[in-house]
Amino acid sequence: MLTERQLLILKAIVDNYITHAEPVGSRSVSKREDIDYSPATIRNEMSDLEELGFLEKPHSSAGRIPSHKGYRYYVDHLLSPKKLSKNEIIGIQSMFRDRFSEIEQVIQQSAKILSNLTSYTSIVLGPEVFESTLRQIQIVPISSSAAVAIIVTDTGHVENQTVALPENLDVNELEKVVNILNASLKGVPLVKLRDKLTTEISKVLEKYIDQYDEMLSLLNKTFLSQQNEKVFFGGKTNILAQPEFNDVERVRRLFNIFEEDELISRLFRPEDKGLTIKIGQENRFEPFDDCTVVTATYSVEGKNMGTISILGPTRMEYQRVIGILDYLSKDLSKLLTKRYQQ
Amino acid sequence: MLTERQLLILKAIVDNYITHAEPVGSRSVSKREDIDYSPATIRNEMSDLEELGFLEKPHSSAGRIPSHKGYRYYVDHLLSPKKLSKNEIIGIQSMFRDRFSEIEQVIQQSAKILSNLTSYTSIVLGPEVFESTLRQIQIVPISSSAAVAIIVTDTGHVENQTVALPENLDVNELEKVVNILNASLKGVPLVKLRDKLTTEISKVLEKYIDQYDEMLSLLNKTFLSQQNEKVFFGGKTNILAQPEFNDVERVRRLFNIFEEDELISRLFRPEDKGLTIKIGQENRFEPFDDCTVVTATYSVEGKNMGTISILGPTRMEYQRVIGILDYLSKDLSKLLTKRYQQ
DNA sequence: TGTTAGCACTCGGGAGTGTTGAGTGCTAAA
DNA sequence: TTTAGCACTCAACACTCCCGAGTGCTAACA
Repeated sequence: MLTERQLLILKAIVDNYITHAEPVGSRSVSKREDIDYSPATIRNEMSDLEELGFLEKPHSSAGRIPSHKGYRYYVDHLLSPKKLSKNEIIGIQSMFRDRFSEIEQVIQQSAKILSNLTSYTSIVLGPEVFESTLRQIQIVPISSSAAVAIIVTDTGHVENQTVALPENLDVNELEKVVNILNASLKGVPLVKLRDKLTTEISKVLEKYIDQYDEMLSLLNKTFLSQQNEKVFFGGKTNILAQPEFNDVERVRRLFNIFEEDELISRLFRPEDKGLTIKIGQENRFEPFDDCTVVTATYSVEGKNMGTISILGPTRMEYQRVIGILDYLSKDLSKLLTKRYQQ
Repeated sequence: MLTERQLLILKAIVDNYITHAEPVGSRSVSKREDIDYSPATIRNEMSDLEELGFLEKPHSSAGRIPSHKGYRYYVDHLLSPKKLSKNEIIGIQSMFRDRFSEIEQVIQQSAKILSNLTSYTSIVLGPEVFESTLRQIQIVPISSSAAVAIIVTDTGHVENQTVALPENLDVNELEKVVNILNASLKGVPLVKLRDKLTTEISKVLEKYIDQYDEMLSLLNKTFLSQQNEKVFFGGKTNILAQPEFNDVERVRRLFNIFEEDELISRLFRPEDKGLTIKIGQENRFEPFDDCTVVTATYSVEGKNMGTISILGPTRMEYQRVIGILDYLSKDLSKLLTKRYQQ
């Protein structure tokens, strides 16, 4: 168990390193107002803190920097929640001004606000597709042999895919198919569409539709669509301003990761609701070994909708980030609840 | 007018600099097989070429590098078109294997192929929206107060937008509106939708529809959608491998530009058909002052559809890039023509 | 016994210096 | 006209030196 004074010093060092990004020496700690021990005393404590694994030395004659364990302790025990400033609240509120912009736009906007306020990179995952259900399906021919299949979900999300039409298709037949689908699939979760198609629907179609085989393969194609939740970024390049990323090779690796939506949505999907903080190796993903990911979920009526996250260096302004993320996720939940319930 | 020998030397220097990214000295030029003059002779010619503005010296005791004028001359006069290698052709063909994937997927795929083959960054602009016309419009309610408006174009492109519904809306009314729209707007270019709405349609609606005002504002909202052509990237991070981009601040600026679709689509829209090469300041965009942009257009039946471009350093493998871009744009045109005509 | 002053020690980083080698430009000879 | 020869230039690199920020240890002090 750490002593009062050790806590004080640990907090001072982490605070200082977070703002200045440079190893913290005993002298600068002893100069702080809330601390009046001599540098020598501080040094002794620092040495102990290092032994306990909370601090590290980049090299023998430098100051100390927090270890991952140090950050973890700082986050878990030393952080007093901080109210948002007026500006921050105003910034967030402005997002809700345009009341009826598209839901995806709202989410995209959240990502932007988040990155602006924190000056890190934000990642927002849209509503998880596998939770949403079919509202309507539509097949619009665009030529004699191709059509666009459109799926609208209950969350207002639209997916579309170009599919080949069977030759000599009767347009009325197509209409019949669409009607059958809409009658029997409304409210079915997207992930179950293919099941339903092969079990129930195919029988009905067989009965009423001429070009049964072709139709079935067409529909199979339609329901195959990716079904990934959407990934929105805010301030992709913000993180480059951090001295930790002053190396093009690192930037390259990071941005390669950014390109892979699937990887991103796996990495940033949280295990549970609420706010989680993953520091360094806790991410279990080597390229993020000295990054911190803070994730919050947003939800509608207790149903998890998606997540909003911040990606930054382990040397992150935890207090601000947590405050903002917490506030924003709740506000977003409120806003979406309003939307969906109406 | 340059002498035979000067041409030979200029070409040698540009070739060499393109592959090695280092200033070229007289000795290394004289060692080439196709050149047998002594370094001293070469030096004299190089000095002349510098005076003429085709070459530059980074500093007094370094070799020469091509100036923008040098590249321009090289591209215009010294480049022999080169056939694609088998691998390259196979790579491109593989793109067409999945015959009925979405058209946007094909275009996205082109971008990827392009960047893979060239190891630069590729930018592909989708079909220009203002050329496409309305195929069908659909308004799907997702709650009592919100709906998704969906517009399908003749090119198979789908746009959607969430809109607010008037209170106490009669669903039948909505259906009537949609029917009217579909009957009278099919084939109208997207850019003219709003015009048509205020001129012709509004009168019809006024006659048949109860909640006229609310409906009109709803439709206005629907037709307001961005109408930008889509921007696809391939190998965004490829360009970071170029030594020219070994500076995080530069990378930051570049990627900030990448984020702005509108800027990108303005920058990469060509003035005319065919292949254009913009070297350095010819781009008239300061951040691209030492980049080259090679752009080709693809089209269907002579109608310009979009563009495919390569962004790389001025020190670019022009020959390869031109060959690939030329081939790919033609193949893409062919493919799309097939699609649209069916 | 906890705290602090004093001091020797460490080490990264910046400034200064010398050397190397690739390259140039000029001159004079072939 | 071409080329060999030579003096000159300059970036890059290695080397040294020194400074200063910081540490750890010890001994003295409250």
